[in-house]
Amino acid sequence: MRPDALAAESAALPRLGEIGLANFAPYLMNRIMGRYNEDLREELASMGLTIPKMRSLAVLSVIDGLLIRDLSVYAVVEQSTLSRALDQLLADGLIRKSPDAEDSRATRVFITDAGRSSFERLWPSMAGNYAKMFQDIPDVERAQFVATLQKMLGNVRRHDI
Amino acid sequence: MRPDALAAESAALPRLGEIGLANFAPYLMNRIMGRYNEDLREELASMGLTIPKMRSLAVLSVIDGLLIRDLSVYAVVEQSTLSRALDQLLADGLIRKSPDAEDSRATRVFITDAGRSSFERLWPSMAGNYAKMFQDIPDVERAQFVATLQKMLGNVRRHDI
DNA sequence: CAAAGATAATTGCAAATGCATATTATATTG
DNA sequence: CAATATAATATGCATTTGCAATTATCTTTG
Repeated sequence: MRPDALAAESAALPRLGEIGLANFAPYLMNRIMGRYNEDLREELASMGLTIPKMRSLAVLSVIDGLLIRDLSVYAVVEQSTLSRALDQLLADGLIRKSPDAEDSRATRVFITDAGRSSFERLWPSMAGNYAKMFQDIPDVERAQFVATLQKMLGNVRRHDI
Repeated sequence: MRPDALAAESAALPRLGEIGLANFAPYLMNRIMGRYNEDLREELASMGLTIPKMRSLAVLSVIDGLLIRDLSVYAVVEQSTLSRALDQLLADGLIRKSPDAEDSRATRVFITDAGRSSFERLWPSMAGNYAKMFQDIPDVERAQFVATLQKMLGNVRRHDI
């Protein structure tokens, strides 16, 4: 046996099979969010929206006037994908763009009234999925869960956003 | 004001802005998993893998010989996308397929030795991201977090898998 | 303060995705 | 038990995605 193989062995990294899929948090989170997003997609399609477009509206409904680069972080949508999603939202009159006063390379994005009402029509369905997800989970447990998520985001994020 | 408008108002559905992005669990989960998957993608690309291919290998490394339909649920990959991901894994010798004995429409998928060692080469990187994600989060809190995730999966899943 | 390096956003292009449908086989039912 | 419905997988095709390159602007540095 080669020395480095021995080293690797003694590092004792548990295998996925040992942890078990059902105990591996990233797996569970992907499963849950996969279902959540899929359930949403059906509703979105009927409104001419996609996940990137919905996420943009959702974020802007809370924090309006973001720079595109920051929106990309908040909405978890890759820059070029977002650029095209915004083109469509603009064409549909759901957002407007405005050059940044400080930096003429940058663009700020604002949600329009039509954009807000579009998101408001969608929200009950999103809230419904959210409620279903946390069905029978007590408030204290939810709060603890969210607190852990916030720590996790702090651990993985690259931007200070 | 129309009666149904009044009804909707009295339902008192909190808005996303009231909950706040930073307290909205689906948002946080998408942010965290978006980063996790993106971090992984770089590593995957260098090994000629994609997320669907990696997920297939990950699941098969734990539960071998699944039917394609079940693998699709476990791996959270849409059926036609999975079909093509498996084509590639097969071409690369990382899995093999075998017709099901009971049902001649169905196919079972098995991971090969090459597939296992491919996943094993990837695992340290996945485990590293996992560790980083839970950095400074005590074991009890992790365990509680996973327990909540398991309840949530029970709430949202459509299959009994 | 000019040159080189970084950054914001868009766009070309090849690859990936997912819906709808095709194909083959099994289950159900009148 | 023929006819019909349902199920498992694959594939055609239009759309979406994301990397890389581009354009325009800002920042840093010798």
